[in-house]
Amino acid sequence: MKKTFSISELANEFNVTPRTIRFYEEKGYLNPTRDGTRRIFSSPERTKLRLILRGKRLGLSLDETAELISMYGSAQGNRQQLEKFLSRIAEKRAELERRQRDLEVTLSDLKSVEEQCQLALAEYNQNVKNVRKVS
Amino acid sequence: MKKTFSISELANEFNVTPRTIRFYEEKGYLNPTRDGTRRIFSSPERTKLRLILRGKRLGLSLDETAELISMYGSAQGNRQQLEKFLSRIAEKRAELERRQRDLEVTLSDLKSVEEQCQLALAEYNQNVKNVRKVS
DNA sequence: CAACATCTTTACGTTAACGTAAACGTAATG
DNA sequence: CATTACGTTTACGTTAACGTAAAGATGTTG
Repeated sequence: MKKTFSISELANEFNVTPRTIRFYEEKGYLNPTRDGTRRIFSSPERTKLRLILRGKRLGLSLDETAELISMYGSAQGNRQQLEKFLSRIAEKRAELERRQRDLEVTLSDLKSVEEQCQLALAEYNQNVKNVRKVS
Repeated sequence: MKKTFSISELANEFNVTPRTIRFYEEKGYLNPTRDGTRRIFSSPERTKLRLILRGKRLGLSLDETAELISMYGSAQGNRQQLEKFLSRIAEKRAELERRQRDLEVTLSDLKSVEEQCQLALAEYNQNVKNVRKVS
């Protein structure tokens, strides 16, 4: 349970280059503190990076991911703000749920191809058995 | 159940520009036939486009999507080819299943933010009730 | 037959998300 | 104390996935 992290520690942990992390800071998606000139990442900053990379795996743009992350913090404001916020959340949810359905269809397609393949392989093995019986 | 489609028909149906479709052909992801100089898309070609756009929504690159699509057709070859093919399928599956897990985590995070938000809104409404009682 | 509508090719432009390289500080280590 | 490890900034390069614009062919309609 370390308190802080260097750039290369995070780079190693998440399997990205330091350049990537510096790029995220440059664009404002990360805000490490400094020890002199060196970047120091707190646990929350590390978490941000983890969320960014998760978003990336989902195929989200950095901006989209940042919007998501910014939502995680805050359920505050007046009634109007809350309602607007809720509708933005609903949009995001709808989008992500569509992705979910797309993913399921794709995976089920892939699985059926896999089964066809395994059937074909089973036939080969069957032939081997027959050859053995004959010989 | 039309047999063939023009470029703008498909563009309208799938809400992309003709340029996008031409680009996919240029890169070899689509192979429409021609009537003179004009592109003609058969139903299978239209399906290909649909799969490409699904892959895009999943955040896959065109190359990744094309690899997926190429898998759908063929469970043939000799034993070695089948085994190699099966392992490629397994890789793809693992990757997609990871996405699935990432998606679920993200969605559940989002849902909990949504609930917090609705709680906060409920409080506002509660206050309105109290004000009414008093007045 | 003139004016759209729809299509074509060619070619240069654009954005996101980094990669790569140069040139330089600092600190620990053999 | 020289080298090795790790960090910094600056800046130009790269790739994918189209956008945009120009210039022209073809067909159809008032």
